[in-house]
Amino acid sequence: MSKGTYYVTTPIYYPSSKLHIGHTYTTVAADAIARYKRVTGYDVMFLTGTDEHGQKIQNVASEKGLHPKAYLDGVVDEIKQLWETMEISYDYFIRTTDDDHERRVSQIFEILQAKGDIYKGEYEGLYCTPCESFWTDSQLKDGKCPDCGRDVQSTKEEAYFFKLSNYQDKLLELLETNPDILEPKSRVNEMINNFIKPGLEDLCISRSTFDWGIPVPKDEKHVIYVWIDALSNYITALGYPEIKDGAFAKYWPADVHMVGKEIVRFHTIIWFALLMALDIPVPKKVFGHGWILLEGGKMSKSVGNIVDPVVLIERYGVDALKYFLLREYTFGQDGLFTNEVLLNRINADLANDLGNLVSRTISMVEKYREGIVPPVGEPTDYDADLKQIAITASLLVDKRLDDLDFSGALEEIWKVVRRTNKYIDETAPWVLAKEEVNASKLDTVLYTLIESIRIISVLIQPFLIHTSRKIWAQINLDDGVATSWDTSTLFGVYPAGTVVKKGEALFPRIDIKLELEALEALSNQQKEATSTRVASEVKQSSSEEKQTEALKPEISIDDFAKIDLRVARVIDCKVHPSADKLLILTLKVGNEQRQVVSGIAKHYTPEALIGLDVIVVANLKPVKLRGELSQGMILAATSGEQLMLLTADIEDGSLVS
RNA sequence: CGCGGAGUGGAGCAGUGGCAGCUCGUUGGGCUCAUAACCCAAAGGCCGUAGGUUCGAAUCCUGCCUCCGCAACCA
Repeated sequence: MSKGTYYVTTPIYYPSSKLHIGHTYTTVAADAIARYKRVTGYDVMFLTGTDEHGQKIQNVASEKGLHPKAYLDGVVDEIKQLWETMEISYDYFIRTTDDDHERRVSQIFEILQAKGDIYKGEYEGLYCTPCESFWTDSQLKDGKCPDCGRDVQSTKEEAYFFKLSNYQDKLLELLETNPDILEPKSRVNEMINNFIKPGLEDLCISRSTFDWGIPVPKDEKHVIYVWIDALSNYITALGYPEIKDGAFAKYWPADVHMVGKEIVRFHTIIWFALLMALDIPVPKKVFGHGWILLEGGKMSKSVGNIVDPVVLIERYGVDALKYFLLREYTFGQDGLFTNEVLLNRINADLANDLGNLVSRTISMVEKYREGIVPPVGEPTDYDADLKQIAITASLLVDKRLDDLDFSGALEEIWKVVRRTNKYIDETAPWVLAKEEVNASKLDTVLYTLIESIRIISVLIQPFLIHTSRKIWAQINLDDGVATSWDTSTLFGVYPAGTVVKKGEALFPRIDIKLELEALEALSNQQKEATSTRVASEVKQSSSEEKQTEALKPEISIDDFAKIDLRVARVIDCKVHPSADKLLILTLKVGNEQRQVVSGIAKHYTPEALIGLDVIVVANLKPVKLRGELSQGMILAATSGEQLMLLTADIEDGSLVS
């Protein structure tokens, strides 16, 4: 008696380094909705996996002296282990190196080719031969390869392109007529105004500079690049295009692709266009959730401020982490992560409200009724209100989850938790226990409490399955009839006469002060162990040593002699009319004047510069920066956010060596 | 005029037309079943700003200010 199907996906993660809490966030959310749909009677397909091709994987593996596949097998095991620890209930884990996937991707490529949506053209870019990498202008560092610092060459290579531009109008129409397809809504505007309306360019979908990928059919010196390889996992996992009448027919189109906001663009524009080209329906919804931010910046692999989910689980348990992630943040928006926020949330909601409620209730049943839950007796003045709130909660949860409002759903459940705590104070069972005449009322109170806890345990099972089971063990319920979702709207399901037994605290209360200190110590240890560079804007850390930048490759005196350094006097300076980081300086170098553009607007005002004698690289090839000519470069020392120009109190035009 | 997001009590946030709400924190009180937990009460906000629409605006419209992403950009 299924209500229908429900297909939910996470992105497939790129295992070039450890997963961080952001990946966990997406996956936990997807798991919650999958579990919820299952308990409410849907036939659910929940897909996650890994995106395993590409240059970077090849590099990381070879650094470790491993074949990519050998490296990947290890990392994927770790990821699966993490999901198992977190009780992530995925139905299928796809790897883009799976034979099935690789074969199906080739087939998809051929379908698109046959339809005329793929053509062979030339890809133009800046190429670094030793690194075998293409870079765009903006990726270059000082005009050199950002990885190795060597020269790059402008190179053309043969490549395959997807006619993305053909789908511009259809995409625009789709988003304008079905704004619900992408949430939060603000993203719809962003996609339309930022990307679609300015015009879509055809997409390069192959590479020939590395070979760790799926070969292009009948042209094996090219491999299929990430777009088709990775995005199509959502349908190859269902058998497409080989088996169209099986899982694919059953589950596609997906009900929701859960993605981080940074990849919304790929999932709406590129993915939708590919699906249109294949003549299959687009998913019903893409939800771009916000980021969990750390103080001072976004969470990313490159910044080095990864919060390790494994550590958090070890210390506080899986359910505490899951609860925190889902409850603390509004799903579509960014939120701030700090240890203190985490610990407060765990203590307040889990230890104090829920854990303590279960603990105090079972204690009373043991103390007053030898552990046997009595049948309902004489009513009290407070039963009706609690009952009403408890049995209607699931409706409110349903409503919130329809909008993927996890935080709101948990809040509805916690209203029941708090109401139940209040009921204890109202009825004061310890007073009733003193007078034998109140025995019947006390029975009612105890039963009502246990039954409310049962309902709560049923409601939290999509989110905190572990805690549900722990509660069921303590109130002695077999996972079955009295724990099904439907019974959350019924009061009186719990069988009277059952013996309950107090167990360990569900969530031990954390001493926040001590724990914060412990976490800080731990984080310092990790920093030292990995010798990551210290975040640049550390203010208070005179004691903390900063990591010095690594030295560049050695050069000869002849190399150095090629650089013509001169003292120059700043005789005029103004802000760049169309760039907020740039200043335009007019310099006097001996009897010559020249204009130099410099990216120091954040550190110096134009007035402060006029009259200074700075050092300029005088024989640097002139370029235009945002429309202004720059004939040289002035020298400055930087440390983190600090920047100071080098000056010399000597006549302009003087040679520096 | 590049695109987008945000500005709500001490902190973090919810709230898209109808008396301004939640959690934490603070202050006072209650209770002793419980994980020093729980319950009650109070203080604390001209909802960034100026105008407009409306019977009615935190919510819709316009201008402005501030902050943050993305893009651009640091020769």
